[in-house]
Amino acid sequence: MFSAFHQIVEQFVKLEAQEKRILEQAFTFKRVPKKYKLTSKGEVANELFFINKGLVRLYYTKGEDEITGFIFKENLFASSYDSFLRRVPSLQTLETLEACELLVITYQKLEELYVALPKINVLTRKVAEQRFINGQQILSSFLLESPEERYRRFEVQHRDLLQRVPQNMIASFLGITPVSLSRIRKRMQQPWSP
Amino acid sequence: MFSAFHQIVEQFVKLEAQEKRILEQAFTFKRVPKKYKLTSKGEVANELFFINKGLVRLYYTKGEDEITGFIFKENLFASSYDSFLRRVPSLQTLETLEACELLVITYQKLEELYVALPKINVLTRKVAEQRFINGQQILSSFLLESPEERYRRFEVQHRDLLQRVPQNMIASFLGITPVSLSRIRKRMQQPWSP
DNA sequence: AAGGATGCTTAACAAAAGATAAGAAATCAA
DNA sequence: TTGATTTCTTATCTTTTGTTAAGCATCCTT
Repeated sequence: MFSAFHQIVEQFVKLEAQEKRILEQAFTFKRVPKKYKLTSKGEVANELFFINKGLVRLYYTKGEDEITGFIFKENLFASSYDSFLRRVPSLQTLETLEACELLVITYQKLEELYVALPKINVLTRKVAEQRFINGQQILSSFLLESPEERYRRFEVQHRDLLQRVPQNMIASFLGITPVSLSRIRKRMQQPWSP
Repeated sequence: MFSAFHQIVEQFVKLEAQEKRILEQAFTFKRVPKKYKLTSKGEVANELFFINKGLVRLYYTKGEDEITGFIFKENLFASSYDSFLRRVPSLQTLETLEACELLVITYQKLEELYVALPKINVLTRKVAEQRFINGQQILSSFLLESPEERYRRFEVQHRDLLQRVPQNMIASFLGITPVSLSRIRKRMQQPWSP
């Protein structure tokens, strides 16, 4: 149940068996169905999730529309991180796209963990750095690439998600409308000159 | 020389006078002219900068063009953070827009600091979190807002930079061309119906 | 002060994306 | 299975942005 978790954590910080136990005990295991809201817009995110199995989508709500901000897959830490860290109402919603198996830690438990196991500062620092770097890459793709190029990149980097996530969610993640993505895909199928 | 620095650091972590001295000694003071490259594309960023005075621009190079990724002002930690953290050649260039007064720490000194003063993990974790949250806000503005709306937001959030930064750099930071930004500004001056 | 570079605006045209709507296809649930 | 959603595609029209080029203004350097 914690094997993948420890494997990921190990990349960031080395822990003794004893320390691993303390870490484990701060988390709880949770199974949730598809379309389950882990964090809702307007509420303070009180939990941080490690995804053992399944997919989680982070999205913004703009009027009627849902705009996908990120898709978390297995072995990632998912959260409305801004809300979780700053203790402010979330602008984002976190919702499962598939039935999920999760390891969950509350904000309070994490604070206790910092005291009991200061090494965890290193872990969370590196997780924060990872997420920063990741966000950086996405941001730079908005600055440097066209929607079509962003979609091509998505195809190679997340081929698996193409099968598991509806296209309209991918479209909004790329900053375009579903209609526009459909056109781009068509354009790409026909690589001859006009 | 370190007064603003300590004030900022204090927001993140409380330090004893003794610890502050250790922290100070890890940094060096540096004055650099306008247009000075702090980090160049293709090189591993070896330094992290705290800006006492001046402006620093981070940009990507795409063919002939420079695309602004961020503008750092006083009291911020500036760096090609991705390169600095991962020890890989930078995709970004860090260049002053004005003559600057900086506090500089090298990667190695920082590593030593982690050992000498483990609390610094808390500091850098919080700085990483800050930058993540900041990047998150910028990214969400690309997903949720039009170029015009992004410019309006920039106007209110960084009114000071409008005076200090050329418009073409602001344009690329907003993900549009200088021509397009010029049109948007014109549109905004004339808020009557066509 | 002169000359050159840099930055800003404007115009004209091309290319792409948004909005809306309609229909086909796939998925889901009773 | 059937009926109802949801999802994807396609078409049309509008709006916006990109591209290129030209003209000014401003700033900087010599």
